[in-house]
Amino acid sequence: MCDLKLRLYILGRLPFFSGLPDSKIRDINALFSERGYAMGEIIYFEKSPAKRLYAVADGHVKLMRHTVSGKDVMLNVLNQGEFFGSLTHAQDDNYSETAHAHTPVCTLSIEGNDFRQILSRHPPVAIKVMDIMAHRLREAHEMVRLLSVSSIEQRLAHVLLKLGDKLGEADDVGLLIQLPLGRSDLAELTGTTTETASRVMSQLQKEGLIQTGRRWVAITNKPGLAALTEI
Amino acid sequence: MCDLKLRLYILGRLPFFSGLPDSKIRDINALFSERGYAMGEIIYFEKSPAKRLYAVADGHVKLMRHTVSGKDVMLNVLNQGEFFGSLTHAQDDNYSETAHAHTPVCTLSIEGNDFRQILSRHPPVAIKVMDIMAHRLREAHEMVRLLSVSSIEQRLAHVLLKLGDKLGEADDVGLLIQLPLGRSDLAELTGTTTETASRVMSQLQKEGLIQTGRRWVAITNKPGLAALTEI
DNA sequence: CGCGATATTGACCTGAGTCAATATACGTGG
DNA sequence: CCACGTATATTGACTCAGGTCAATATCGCG
Repeated sequence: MCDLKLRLYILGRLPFFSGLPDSKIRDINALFSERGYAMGEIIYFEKSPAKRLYAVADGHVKLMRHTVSGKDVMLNVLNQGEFFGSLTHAQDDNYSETAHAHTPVCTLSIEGNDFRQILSRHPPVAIKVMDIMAHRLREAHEMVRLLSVSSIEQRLAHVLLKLGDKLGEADDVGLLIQLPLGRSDLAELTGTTTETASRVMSQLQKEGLIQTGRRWVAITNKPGLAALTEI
Repeated sequence: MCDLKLRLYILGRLPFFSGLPDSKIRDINALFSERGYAMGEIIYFEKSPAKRLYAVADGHVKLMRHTVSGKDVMLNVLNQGEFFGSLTHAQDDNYSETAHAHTPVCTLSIEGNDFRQILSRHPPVAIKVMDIMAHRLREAHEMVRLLSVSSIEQRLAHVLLKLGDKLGEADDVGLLIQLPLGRSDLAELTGTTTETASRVMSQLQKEGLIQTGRRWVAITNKPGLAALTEI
């Protein structure tokens, strides 16, 4: 599924390895193994023992938390080049979320202990990892604030803008989000129901801020959407 | 406010320095400067340039996010020995939250660059920091899930249990949370209003799960509270 | 003891959840 | 290439948790 060229490309672009010499990356490459997943397949389950660190070589991975009542929450959608899974490997740790192949996915993954060794040997790598975690922590805190104080319309606007920045490509209809994104996905991302997500999306479309259809969304008025998020 | 003995004690117990030899900690100590804050004083503002890493030497610090509408969100309450502020110091970064002295507070703080140097020289320290960040990220994700799917009663139960674990001391009335905690604090922690927080707290008290009064809370039936959080 | 900050309580209102019926896009196979 | 069937999306009517506004009660400090 991924050939050697893609592997080296992906690994070299992983934010924490960027800056390492090619030869090092080749060494590190040997520690990674690759695997493909069909759409909808589960990469790992919440609460199973956290053993590996993954990188998305191709496709999109969503990180979910489940509840017994069946209302799932999507914490993040990851794009090519992003990583997930066990960064920390404090032995007996378990994954705190479920990783789901949202599209067909190819991953590269490394044993937690091996990754720790890399960290010990390359302090700049460790610092990069910290920076990324700090960034993710900020995003999570931002989401906490949003969920605490804003309306669903505001949350949706925020999520769409984030996704637009991350996965948007200019298109004749607007900034098209390159990810199949249904109403239920939007609901899981904003802590609401598919019905409410649908209503609000229709509203946003009526206001000319977005264009949307079956499992796709495009942003047509970014400043307008951004204005909604000002709480 | 903090004498040398306390400083060394606090620094030595900071999770990321634990394990370093005493002599090293003395060196590191020289890089830290101390400062006291009156109750309610602000340690740093959200969006101001993030220059320093802080540790709580004494008192309690709350990390807040503000909104223009005035509805604030409390992201965390920090106890003696916990750290906050700029871990990452990617130069032009700004603080993503406001740090508030919830009680009289004494902090030890270090210049971001100096901390980075320590990280580079001591890989195990960097790995410890990563572990802590991973833990905080989990907590934030857990809060996202709670805010997305649970009732206010469930969120309150969860927050109280967390605080009980972190700051609880056995007492004749129950597990007393060692932190002045008013209804508005609880509201900011759970994304609701003081009125609703008040109603739910009364309810929990009526059910015999907690005891509460003016700015204090004790848990009297921990399993009972825990049962509420199962979503 | 009296005052101000904190907490409670009530009445009312609204955003969003729920349940249910209907409409529409898209992939598939004939 | 079209028609069908299914997954997805929309829309409506109703309900309710929790927000809002406002009045009252209470704690604990000076």
